Amino acid sequence: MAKQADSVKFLPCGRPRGNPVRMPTQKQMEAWQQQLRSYLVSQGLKYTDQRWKIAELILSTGGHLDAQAIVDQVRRKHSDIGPATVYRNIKVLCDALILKESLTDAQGRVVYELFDEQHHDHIICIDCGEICEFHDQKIEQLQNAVLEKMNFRETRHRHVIYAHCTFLKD
Amino acid sequence: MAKQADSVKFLPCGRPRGNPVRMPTQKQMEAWQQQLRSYLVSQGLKYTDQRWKIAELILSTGGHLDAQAIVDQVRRKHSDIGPATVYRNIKVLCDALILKESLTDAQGRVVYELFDEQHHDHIICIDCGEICEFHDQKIEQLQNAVLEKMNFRETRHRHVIYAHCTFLKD
DNA sequence: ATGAATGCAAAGGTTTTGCACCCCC
DNA sequence: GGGGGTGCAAAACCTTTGCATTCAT
Repeated sequence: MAKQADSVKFLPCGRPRGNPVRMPTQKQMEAWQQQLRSYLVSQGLKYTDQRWKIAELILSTGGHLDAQAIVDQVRRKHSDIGPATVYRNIKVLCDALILKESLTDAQGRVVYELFDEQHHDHIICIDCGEICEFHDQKIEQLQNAVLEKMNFRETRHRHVIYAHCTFLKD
Repeated sequence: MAKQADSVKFLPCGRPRGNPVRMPTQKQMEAWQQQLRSYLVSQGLKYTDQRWKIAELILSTGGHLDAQAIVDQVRRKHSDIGPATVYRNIKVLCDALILKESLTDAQGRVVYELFDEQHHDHIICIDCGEICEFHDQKIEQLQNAVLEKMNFRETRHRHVIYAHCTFLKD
């Protein structure tokens, strides 16, 4: 997949390149495709080529894309699919629990990620845009305590830390 | 300030009305005005009536407004000030450390708040929009530990919990 | 066949920009 | 007087919507 020219080991900020983006296996892709089909049938909606192409593209990147990035990538690979279709289908994919809204990046854009993941929070590097995930059970517990004390019932939260990599020697 | 008709005690969701929005004192307003003046001078920028009117309006509400709300409120009180001026000045006020970007609401809009506050995180009620603040030293500590372990240096974070009030009996 | 999906283009909404004029220092 | 500021309108962006057409079932 990655061409030689792409396989630089370090990002400009010094961080080793890449989230280990687990490229989904053929099996996973088929499972998602099946999930989409089932959802569509259950809702009286239709399976179309465009729908799957859009889903496929997002899924194969491992997520962490904003709407604009999705539109751009789709346009690049499938110039015959219009933005309207992409936007309409991002919604469908969210409804189908294949995609979900995740964090908001430093520019205020909503980033989508694969639904099929356990809850986690994010650290986003201000320099290179790298998005790392973390999960801390203690933080979650303390959070719940705060909510209870303040008379709220949580639906979801976004805990995003904007930071700099410290790989650079400065 | 509040008319009789406004002083309903409970919001539609059952939560007692209102953040206790500490209406700033005359003294505080003057301090902010001074701060703005100093900043402007230091940057070779100019103090104008519009600038202060915009600042005054935001400051007197206690913050927690998004750009659109600021534009609307300014238009209502000062119909001669255009949106462009408001947008330009929101930036100036942020640069002057009078205002800062705070949380992102459930609709993805950036909410601004007064800079002059100690760090805190937010719980926002999905039903009534009420924004509550919380601060938990333990959560902050755990967060820092996570960052260190993952080789990041934090600049800021947004910890927003989207929740429902539990004041309603359901 | 029938209702949903698509592509296009137009409309919407928000924020930014260009420019002539104005005003603070 | 000069450079920044303002208002207006136009442009830029992103996203949604209307509609005729195509397509899945």
